[in-house]
Amino acid sequence: MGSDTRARLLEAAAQLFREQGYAATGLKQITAAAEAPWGSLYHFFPRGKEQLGVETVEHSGTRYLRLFDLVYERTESRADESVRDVFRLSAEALEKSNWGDGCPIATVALEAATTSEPLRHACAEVFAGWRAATARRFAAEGIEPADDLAIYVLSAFEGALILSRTAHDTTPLHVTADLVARTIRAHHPTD
Amino acid sequence: MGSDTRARLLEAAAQLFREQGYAATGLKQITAAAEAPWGSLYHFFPRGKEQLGVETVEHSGTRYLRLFDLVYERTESRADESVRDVFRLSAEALEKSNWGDGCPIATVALEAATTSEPLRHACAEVFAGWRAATARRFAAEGIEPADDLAIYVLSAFEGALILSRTAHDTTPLHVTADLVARTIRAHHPTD
DNA sequence: GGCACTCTAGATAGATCGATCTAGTTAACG
DNA sequence: CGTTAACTAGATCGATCTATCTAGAGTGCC
Repeated sequence: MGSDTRARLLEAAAQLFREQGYAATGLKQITAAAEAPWGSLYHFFPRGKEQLGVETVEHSGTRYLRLFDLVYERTESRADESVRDVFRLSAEALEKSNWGDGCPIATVALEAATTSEPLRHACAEVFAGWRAATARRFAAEGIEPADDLAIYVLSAFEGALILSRTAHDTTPLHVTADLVARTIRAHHPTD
Repeated sequence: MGSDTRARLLEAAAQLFREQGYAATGLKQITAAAEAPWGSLYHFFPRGKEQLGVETVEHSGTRYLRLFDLVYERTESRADESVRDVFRLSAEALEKSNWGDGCPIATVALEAATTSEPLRHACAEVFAGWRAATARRFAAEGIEPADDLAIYVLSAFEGALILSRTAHDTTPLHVTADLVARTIRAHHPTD
C-alpha cells in the first residue's frame, strides 16, 4: 500500500502552481515532474484538474500554516518580532529560489477568483486559517484588535510578496516588514 | 485611419486578463470580446500574445496611474485620507463588478514572474510608476521617508485586494485601509 | 490457486491553443 | 483611374490541452 505517487503528484502540482500558476500548468507537466504515470493522476483525482487544484491548495495551505505556527510559537521573541521573521524568511526563500517561491496560494487565488468557485473557496479557507493563526498569536499577547491586525499583517505580507517577486528585489518585503512590525509593537499592551 | 480595432483589442484583453489571468485567456476569446477579426490581432500585434500582454499591462498601468493621480491631486484632503480613498474606491469597484475587477496587474505579474521576462518587466515598471506617484504625494506633504511609505502602502493595498477578492468580502480592504492610514497620519509633519 | 482490488501504463479522443498563410476588402493618394 | 498600403476575414497547421478508455501488473485475502 505504501505508494507515495499521490503525494508526489500533490507536491509537484504545488510547486508548479506556485511558480507559474494554475492555468499555465498542464497535467502532463505535473505527471512528468512527479515522475508519475498519467493513468495514476485520474486514479487519485477522478474529478480531474480542478480536484487536484483544490487539494493542492489545501496541501500547501496547511504546510504553510505549520510554518507560521512554528515561527509564532517561539514565544521568547515578541509578536512584532515574529511578524518580522515571517517577512524575512519569505524574502530569503524568494531570492534563493530565483523568485519562484512566492505565496503558494496567491496566484491560484487570483486566477480562480471568477473562474472556479471550488478553487476560490479553497483559497479563501487557507487565507482564513492563516489569519486565525496570526490572530491567536496576537490575542495571546494582549494585542488588540487581534483579528483586524491579523488581516492587516496578512495583506501587507501578500502585497509585499507580489511587489518583491515582480521587481526581483526583496526591498518591498523588508521595508513593509519594518513598518508593519512597528504598528504591531504600538499595539502591545504596556508592559 | 480612424480604426479603433486596436484599442478595442487592448481594452478587451485588459478586462479578460484582469478577471481570469493571462494564461487562462485565449486569443480567440479576446477577439470575440473585442468584436475584432482574428486577422487584425496579428496585424496589430505581430509578435503575438506576449506583445499583446505587454502592451495591455502598460495600458492598464497608465490608466490606473491617472486614477491614483486624480485622487492624490485633491489636496483639500490630507494624504492619509487620500490613501483611504484609494482603498475605498477599489472596494466599491470590486464589489460592484462581482469580484471581477481586482488589480489589473497583479494576476499577470504573478503568472509572469518566472515564465515571461518581458511581461514581468512590464508589470514591474507599472508598479514602480504607482509607487513613484504615491511617493511624490507624500513628499509634497513632508511625509518621510516618502518612498518607503509608498512601498508599504502599495503592498498593503495589493494584499488587501487579494484577500477581499478571494473571500468575496471587502472587510480586508477596509480594515487594512484604517491601519495604513493611521501609519501615514503618524508620519505627517507636526502642523 | 483464484478472485478482487489497487495502481500503472499509455493510446486515443476531441477540443482548443497560438501562430501562419492566403485572399479579399477597404482606404489613401498620385 | 490605378496603385499601394492598411486592414479584414477566416481556413489551416501542428502542438497541446483535459479527459476517457482499455489492458496489464502488482498485491492481499480466502
